[in-house]
Amino acid sequence: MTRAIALIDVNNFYASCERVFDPKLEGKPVVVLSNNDGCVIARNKESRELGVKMGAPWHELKGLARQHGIIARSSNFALYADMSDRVMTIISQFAPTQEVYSIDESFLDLTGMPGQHTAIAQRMRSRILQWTGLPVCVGIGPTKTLAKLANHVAKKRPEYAGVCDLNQLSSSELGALLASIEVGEVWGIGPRLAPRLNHIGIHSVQDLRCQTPEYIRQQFSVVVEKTVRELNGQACIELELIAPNKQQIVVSRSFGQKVTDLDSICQSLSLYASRAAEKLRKQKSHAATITVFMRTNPFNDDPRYSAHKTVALPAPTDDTLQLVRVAMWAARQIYKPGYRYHKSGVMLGEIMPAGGQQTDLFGFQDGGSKSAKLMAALDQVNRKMGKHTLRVASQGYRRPWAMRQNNLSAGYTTNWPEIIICS
DNA sequence: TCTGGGGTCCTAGGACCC
DNA sequence: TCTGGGGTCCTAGGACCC
Repeated sequence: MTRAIALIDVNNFYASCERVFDPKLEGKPVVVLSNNDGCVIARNKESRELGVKMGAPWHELKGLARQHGIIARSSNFALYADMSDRVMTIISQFAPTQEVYSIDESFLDLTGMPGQHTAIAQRMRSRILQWTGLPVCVGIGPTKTLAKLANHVAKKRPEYAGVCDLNQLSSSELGALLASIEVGEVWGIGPRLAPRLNHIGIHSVQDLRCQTPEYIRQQFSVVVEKTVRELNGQACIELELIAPNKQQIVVSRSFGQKVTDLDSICQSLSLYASRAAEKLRKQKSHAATITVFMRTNPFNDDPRYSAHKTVALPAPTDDTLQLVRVAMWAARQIYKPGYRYHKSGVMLGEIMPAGGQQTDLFGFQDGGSKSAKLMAALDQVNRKMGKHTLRVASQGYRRPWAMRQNNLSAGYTTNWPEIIICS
């Protein structure tokens, strides 16, 4: 039996979330900005039509924005994550085998599900729209790569009414459709590979699909070879039903204003190390290394400086206090006065499951059970009372370096005082 | 003045070993 | 004349994704 993998993707996810809670945005051009309100990370249809590009710096768009009344929102990731959970839960009701691929995309295995797949997909669309207010498109194909491509078609071509099932097409119809799509649209073919493919005469998806896997492997890599096989219906990328644990955890931000003093950098790193430790505990892991970095702005004419330091921890840990202490020690090693710093960050590496690993030779219990209890209490309080209720003092209180979010929407679903109550 | 943040996989090349 | 060869591990960098 032909496999039927569906890819469900929310249209303009961040911008759509903003619109759900603020109907005034309906029909107006809307963009969502990155941290520090730096650049555009999401646009709705109206702003796309005005020529706003993904990743465009916001300050360069001020004129266009004034002229056309573009509405900008700071990114509100707590809101988007909550809306994502709701969408994913609804999708999971339609088939037992689901992979949550990203914050706004999910694969679902429809193979063998009774009924017409396009009809199932349409029911899914209307239920998600009715229950969350978010529009989605659905692509269906025998492999993940083809499902992604089908989703692209469903989004771009109105005649498909939001659902494209490649399994319903005859071989010649499929060939004609794929011949009309540029090769760069394929999942896994990015801005570097596309020109190289064009250079050897491969322009459309169909052109790539007709190559032999061996030739493509020899010219490129196994990754592109797998893409060719997937385009031919041979599954090389399996559904991942359980999200694997992260092998690396990064927390980094640009500062809201230029920072020159070590104290501010240490405060920021204390906060980031705390966040990283939380993420680590959430997946029940310990890290054996921590890397700290700081750098100046590479885009302006400021004197440049960029440094990082990796420290091997005496024993793998998930303890906030210990990670913060090491991060701040490392920061003091690499900090140089006289620079205007732009960004700092913390990375945790050599991540392994908690429990079972060796403790350091001299640490014996290394305060292990005491630390575990303290961290559990910390997480519990913050879960119940709000994110930053309990935190280490070295994060500072005033935080002039913190990111700018001048157009932040409310925590409509995640913050009690801001929750909307229908009467 | 103003240009995000967080991930994965693969490959090539060097070090080192026998 | 002729100066081994193969395996493993690690790291940096490149490519991609959202």
